[in-house]
Amino acid sequence: MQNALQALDLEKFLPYRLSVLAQLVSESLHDLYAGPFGLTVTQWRVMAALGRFAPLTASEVGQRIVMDKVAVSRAVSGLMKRGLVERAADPSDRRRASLRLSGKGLTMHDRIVPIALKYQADLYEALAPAERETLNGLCDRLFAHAKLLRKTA
Amino acid sequence: MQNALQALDLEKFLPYRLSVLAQLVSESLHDLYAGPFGLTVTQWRVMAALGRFAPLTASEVGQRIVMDKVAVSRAVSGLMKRGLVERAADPSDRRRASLRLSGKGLTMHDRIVPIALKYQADLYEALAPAERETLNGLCDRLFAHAKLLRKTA
DNA sequence: GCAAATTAGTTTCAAATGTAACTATTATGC
DNA sequence: GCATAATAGTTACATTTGAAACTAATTTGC
Repeated sequence: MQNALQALDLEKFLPYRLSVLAQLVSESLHDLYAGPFGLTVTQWRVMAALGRFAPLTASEVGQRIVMDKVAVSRAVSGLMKRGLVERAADPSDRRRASLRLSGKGLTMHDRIVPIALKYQADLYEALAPAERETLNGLCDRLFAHAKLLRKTA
Repeated sequence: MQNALQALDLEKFLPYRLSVLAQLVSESLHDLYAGPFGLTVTQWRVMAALGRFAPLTASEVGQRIVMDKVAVSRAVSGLMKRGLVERAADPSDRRRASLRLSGKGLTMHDRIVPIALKYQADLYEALAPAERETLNGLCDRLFAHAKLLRKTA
C-alpha cells in the first residue's frame, strides 16, 4: 500500500478546529443549565429569543436562532408542556401563533441569563478586551463569507 | 407579565456565535464530499486521521479526532463494509486491532483531501494572511481556556 | 371567485447519537 | 496462580434529529 499523496492535518484544519471549539464551549455551557433547569440547547435558545424579542411566531424564532421549523416546533412543544411558554393564536392569520414566555418561563429565563453571561465572561478571560473585538470581527467576516460560498457553490 | 430583567442577545453571545459559524462551515464542507463519496462527517474524519497517521487503533483514532469509542466503532464498521478501511489484529494484544486505509480508501482519501483544502482556502479568502494567524491563535487560547474551565467547574 | 400555489406549523418514519451493558482479553493484587 | 479490576471494542436500547409528508389557513393568478 502506498502512502497518501497529501494528508490533511485535522488539528490545523479550520473547519475541524471551529467544530471542536464550538462543541466544547456549547457543551460546557449546557452543563451549567441542563442539570438545574432541564433544558436542551434548542429549548434554551428559544427561551432566550423570546426573552429578548417576544412576542414572536415560531417562524420568527427559527430565523432568530438559525433553526429549522421542525426543531422549533419540538422545542416549543416541550416548553409548553412545562408551562414555560404561552401560545396565542393570531386572529388575523390563524396559521400563526405568537409565542411568549409565561411568568414561570420568565423567572427561569432570568435565572439562566446571568449564568450564561458569567460563562461568557469566564471564557473571555482568555483574551484581552481588544482581542475579543478582533475575534468577533473575524468570526463575522468568516461567517458572511461562508454564507456567500454556500450560495455560489 | 413583566419583561426580562436582563436579556441575552444571542447574536452577540460568543458560544452561540461559535456554534452557528462552526455548523455552517461544517455543513458546507460536508456538502462537498457527502454527495460524491457518501461519507458522514465522522467517517471522513476517521479516514483523514488514518490517511495521516495510520496505522492507528480505534482508540487512537478517537483521541485524534475527539470522538468517543462508540462513534468511532460505528464509523469504522461502515467504512469496512465499503472496503475503505482494513483491520489487522494485533498479535501482542488481541483486544486491539490496527486500522489503515485500503487501496480503495486511500484513493478516495486522496481525492477528498484537495477538495477539503480548497474549501479551507476559499474560506480563508475572507481574511488577510496575518488575520488567519490571529484567528488560529485566538481559537487555540479560547479552546485551552474552555478546557480549563470545564475541569475546574 | 375559485383552483392552484404558498405559508405556518405538526406529525411520521428512518437514520444518527448517547448511555449503559456486554464480550473478550490483558493487567493487577494478594 | 487465581480472583478482581481494567481496557478495547461492540451491541442494545432509548432518545434526538432530519427529511418528507401532511393538515390547515391564506394568498395568487386568471
